[in-house]
Amino acid sequence: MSKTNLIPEEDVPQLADLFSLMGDTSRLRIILCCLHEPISVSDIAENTALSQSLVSHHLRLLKAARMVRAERRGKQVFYVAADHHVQCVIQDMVAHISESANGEDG
Amino acid sequence: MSKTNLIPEEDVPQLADLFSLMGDTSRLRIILCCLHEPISVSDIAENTALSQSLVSHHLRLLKAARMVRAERRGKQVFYVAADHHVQCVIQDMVAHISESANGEDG
DNA sequence: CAAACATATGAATATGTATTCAAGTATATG
DNA sequence: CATATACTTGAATACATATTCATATGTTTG
Repeated sequence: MSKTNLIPEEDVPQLADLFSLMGDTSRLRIILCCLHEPISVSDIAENTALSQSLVSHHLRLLKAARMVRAERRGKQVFYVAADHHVQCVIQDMVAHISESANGEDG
Repeated sequence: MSKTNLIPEEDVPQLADLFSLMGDTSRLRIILCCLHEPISVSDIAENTALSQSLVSHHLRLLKAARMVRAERRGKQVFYVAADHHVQCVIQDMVAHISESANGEDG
């Protein structure tokens, strides 16, 4: 009965919420846009080819989950990833994709 | 026009799919069950308090996405996480939660 | 204050998907 | 081959949520 699982049960819902937020292509693209440096809503919309309204809706969710931070500069609002763990999560998952792409044998 | 984003656009849908799979509490619990060592479907069902049918449905998705591997042992089928990157992803996200919990100032 | 720009929000809709239930497949055993 | 166990699968349903459109809020400037 080894309890190798280090994740407390109580954290599971919040964890799932965060993954769920990253599990939408539009939102993931938005996250990628503001992963390394602050970027305005309109620039995100342009880069992702999503409507400004939709980007704003998604940013609200990401901000509520503390995945991004907002900072107003004049008329614009700039968003940036809250911390580097978000980058790590994404890079780990990319590594997983590479590995599963290589290691397939069935 | 800095392209600090290292993730190729073509990988985004697959990335999102994987995160989406982890973004469901039932499925995340199932993943946690088989994160470190193989475990049978019925044991997963018992540990998670989910129906065997539901566990099986979820495992099918996880297997199709290569997040877990299946191995039959007699009448039972054991599932285990496909590689250690899945563990890393989860641990990074837990770190993010801790950090955002500490760093809040608003 | 009015006008222009940037962003946010609410309601409506369309689509996806988690869950359940019933039935099917696979494996061991007598 | 019949039975029991373990798992899988399909269809139905209930629920969530991504997207759009219209409108509102906030900000700078004249």
